[in-house]
Amino acid sequence: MLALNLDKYQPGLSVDCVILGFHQNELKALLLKMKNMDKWSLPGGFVEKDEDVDKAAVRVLQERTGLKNIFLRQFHLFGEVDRGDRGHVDGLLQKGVIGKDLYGWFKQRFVTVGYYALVEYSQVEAPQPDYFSESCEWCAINGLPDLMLDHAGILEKAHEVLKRQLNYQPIGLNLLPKRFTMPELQALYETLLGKALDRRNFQRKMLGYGILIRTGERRTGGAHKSPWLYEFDEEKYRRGLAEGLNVSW
Amino acid sequence: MLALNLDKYQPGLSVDCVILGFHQNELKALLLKMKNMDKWSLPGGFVEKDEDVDKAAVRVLQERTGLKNIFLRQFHLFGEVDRGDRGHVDGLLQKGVIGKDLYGWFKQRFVTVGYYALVEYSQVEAPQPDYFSESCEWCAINGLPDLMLDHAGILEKAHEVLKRQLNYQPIGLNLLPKRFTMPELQALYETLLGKALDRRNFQRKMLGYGILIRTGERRTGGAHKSPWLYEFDEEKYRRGLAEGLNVSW
DNA sequence: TCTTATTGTGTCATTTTGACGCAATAAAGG
DNA sequence: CCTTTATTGCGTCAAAATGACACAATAAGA
Repeated sequence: MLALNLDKYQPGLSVDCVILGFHQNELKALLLKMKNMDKWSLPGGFVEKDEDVDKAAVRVLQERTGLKNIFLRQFHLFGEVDRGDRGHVDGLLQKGVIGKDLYGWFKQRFVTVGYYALVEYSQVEAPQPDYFSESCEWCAINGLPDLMLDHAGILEKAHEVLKRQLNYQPIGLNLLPKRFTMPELQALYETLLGKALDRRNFQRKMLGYGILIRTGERRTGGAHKSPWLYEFDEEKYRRGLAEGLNVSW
Repeated sequence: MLALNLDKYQPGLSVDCVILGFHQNELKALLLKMKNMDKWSLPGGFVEKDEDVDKAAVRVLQERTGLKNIFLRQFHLFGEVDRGDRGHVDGLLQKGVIGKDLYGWFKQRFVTVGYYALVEYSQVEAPQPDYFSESCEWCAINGLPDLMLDHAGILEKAHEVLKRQLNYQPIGLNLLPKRFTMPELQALYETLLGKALDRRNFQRKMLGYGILIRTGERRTGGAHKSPWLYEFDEEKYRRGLAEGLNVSW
């Protein structure tokens, strides 16, 4: 979205991505700071006329993070007529975020498709702001800045969906480095759930899923006993994703 | 959608409802038969410019079934550029389903929001066809007629989502009559899952959820031992919906 | 009254879960 | 160099949930 040729885009339709990473035992989202404003936004974009909506989300993700082949999933369409602040677009114009030429386009009603992406924090080297923003940064989910429109709600919804999915889907691939320790995986779960888990029962349950492979090596350098390094068994991980993990019938 | 004033609608956006009912131990969907064609479609509609997308789905449901206050849930946005048959709209014109005046509107790219609704079969008294269809009927999920565009895929996706949700959400309210027997509830589960369940273990598990109330009465008139009639404890049912049933953490 | 299919209720072995104990580290401090 | 300390690997045990199945109590029809 560098040069904005509005004719290219499908009117009234946008995508917003909740890009989540895990760093220092915190869940973080990649956010954009609007130019000249104390407002932040989710990375988003418009959908080209000859572009699948899913593809548009992939493109947004690619443009901000430089990453391809990321776990990306549509989770909700936000279709309310009033998605927040009535004076929003006027504010953008006033602050010079958009010019008069874009005013009409932005003023129209938009519905937006929410996607969430799980990415490995360290692989995102230089997050790129877009045309309307001055920076692109990781922000901890606890303690978010002021978000524009209904973006806080979108983020909240993504978090909810993810939390629910923890109960019947594996998570961690694409969010943790290729090799990780059991305590690291547990920390991810605890952060997402917002509560502590018993270390020993957690390990038993995770191993029971059969999606982990214990490498022969340990993570050394830590202050205490060196934990084993694990990898995901991608074949079985994928099957877990497709079929579900705690299927009671 | 009786008089079609296209100015009223948000361009490029539609909703489609997978309206499911349960009758004679079969899962059925309410479908529309297109005028003069051997093609069927999901009940759908356009979104008014000042109407929430969710509200549009409610309206469609209301217009076809006459019912309000139904369990209705958005499950996916179908946003591919090519959602099926390229010659579809030309076919509609040729068969007289739409006039020339509507050709342009229909020819544009649409993304559609999929909703599924669970309704009590017997409460839908006279399903109403819309402007483009000649009848509105219940069709068994196994053995569907030929559906237009990607509607078969939409229906399939709804079924998938529902099946998955059986594992962590209660179901039956709005789909079964107010009072029902355990074998009836089990038949619903078996139909959705497409497999047989042990009668006794099923009952134990359902009762364990604590969302059922056993009324003092039995269903009489059957050929054999009269089963107890149950009702849902709506308070607890709703809590089950919100919090999930098989939450492992 | 007897037959037959269906429902209510319960048993039992197995598996899974929740709540802990204890020994083996690995760095840091004295 | 030996002790301290926090962390990890591995295991135990009772309680709860699950899967497989037995048996008695119907209710209509032969």
